Amino acid sequence: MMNDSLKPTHTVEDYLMRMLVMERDEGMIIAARLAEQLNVAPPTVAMTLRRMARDGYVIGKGRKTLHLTDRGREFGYDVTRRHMLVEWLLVKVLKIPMPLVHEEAHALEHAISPALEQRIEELLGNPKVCPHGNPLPGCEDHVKNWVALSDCSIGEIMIIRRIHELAEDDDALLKFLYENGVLPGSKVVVKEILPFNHTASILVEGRTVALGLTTAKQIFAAAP
Amino acid sequence: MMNDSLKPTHTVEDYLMRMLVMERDEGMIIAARLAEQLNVAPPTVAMTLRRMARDGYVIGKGRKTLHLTDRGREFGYDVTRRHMLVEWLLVKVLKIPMPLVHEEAHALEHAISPALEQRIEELLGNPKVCPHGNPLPGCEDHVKNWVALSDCSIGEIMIIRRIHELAEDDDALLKFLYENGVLPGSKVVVKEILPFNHTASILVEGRTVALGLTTAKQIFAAAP
DNA sequence: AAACATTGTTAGTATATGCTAATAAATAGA
DNA sequence: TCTATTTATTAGCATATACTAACAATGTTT
Repeated sequence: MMNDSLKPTHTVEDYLMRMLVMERDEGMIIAARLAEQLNVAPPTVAMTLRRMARDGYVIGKGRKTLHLTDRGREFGYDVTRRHMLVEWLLVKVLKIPMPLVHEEAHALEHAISPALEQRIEELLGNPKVCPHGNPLPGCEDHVKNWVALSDCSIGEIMIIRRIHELAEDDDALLKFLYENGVLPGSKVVVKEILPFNHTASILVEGRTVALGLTTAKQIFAAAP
Repeated sequence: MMNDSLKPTHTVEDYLMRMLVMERDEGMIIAARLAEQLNVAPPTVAMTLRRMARDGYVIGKGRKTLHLTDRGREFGYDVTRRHMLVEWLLVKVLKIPMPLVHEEAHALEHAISPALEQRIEELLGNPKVCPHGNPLPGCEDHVKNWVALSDCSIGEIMIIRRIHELAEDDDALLKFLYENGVLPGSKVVVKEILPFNHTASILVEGRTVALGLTTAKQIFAAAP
């Protein structure tokens, strides 16, 4: 029962997207992490992974051996690209406020046909990153020299470039960042980093904003 | 187990849309028709209708007594509006070819949030009809004086105004109409109607196009 | 009214997706 | 190394959505 030719379901598309990010950043895929990020119970993940293995999206089981197949990666790239293109469409054409964009795109990404994807791409050019600065599949190099705020030199003027996928998934955080002007393109100065207090303070538009260290690790910047 | 507050599933949204058209045009809802239009087996429809009754979308059973509730109608209007607004977005902004628009919109309509719907509406104004000329919920009056091609006077010059929802669902037909220039806005002359042959011939852009009578009944026109 | 056609329902199954509770296996820390 | 934490799997269950085969009910037609 190898569903080799079929398209992944919406659910499987969601799994593939998360797995890609996880593999890219952590070098491995942990089902418990997936459960958290997808808001489902661990046994649900186990079951879905079993189906995904049956259908040739993944191979192996358990943290050390679980990997995407080429087929899985292809489809993962596909949804991710659709997700990011839709985000741009929402930002540029429909002028949806940034904190809503990711969520809305998450619903739409599954309903974009290849023809539509192509038209959106023609309309927007070929961006290398999504509106949050995360790289489109194949453009990972484009972002690799950006530095996490937690690693910035104190006092240096930096331009925010990227808010990591994991932060994107946190609605409240995204709203907070938006309201405080912490968005790709913003000019900021890192004022202090207090590891013992798990905070980093940055100066944005004259105001000081305190970020948790976890957050500071998920926001990347570059010299102007 | 009255799911009163919940949103309808994608499937139920599809049912509601069809039922609205059916109720509007035929005055009643026949499950066998739904099965055909939705491409599912009759028992599937029976089951889904039972759930829809449980959840307060419909009331009664069997051709004569099955009706949408106010709640069902509201949600039906909602998806229909979303569907039609998305169609306009695809036509106007993304320049998707007409024969593809309906299908694409059918996938997207379920993923449009109220916020997004509102932005699309702002971008497009408040159309009274979809790109195929079918009325948005509440705008039925706008189309009521248009005449089916099958009822037009022979020789009269008419402007195509509307391709009925039922025709929209037939991909091959839609493509045929598109390729022959039979679209809202086209200038046509009805040349002959041959009831015994179940055909109607019209003149479009200098070429004669033969339409089946069923088709001619689903295409509406108005004097220039 | 009997016969045929249309329509609807039961019964039995299947699949994808989710859950909880309990258990097992693996990793990490003392 | 042994325990504690983290991670993964079984088992049992639920729901929405689909199917086929068989049957029942309702309409229509002659």
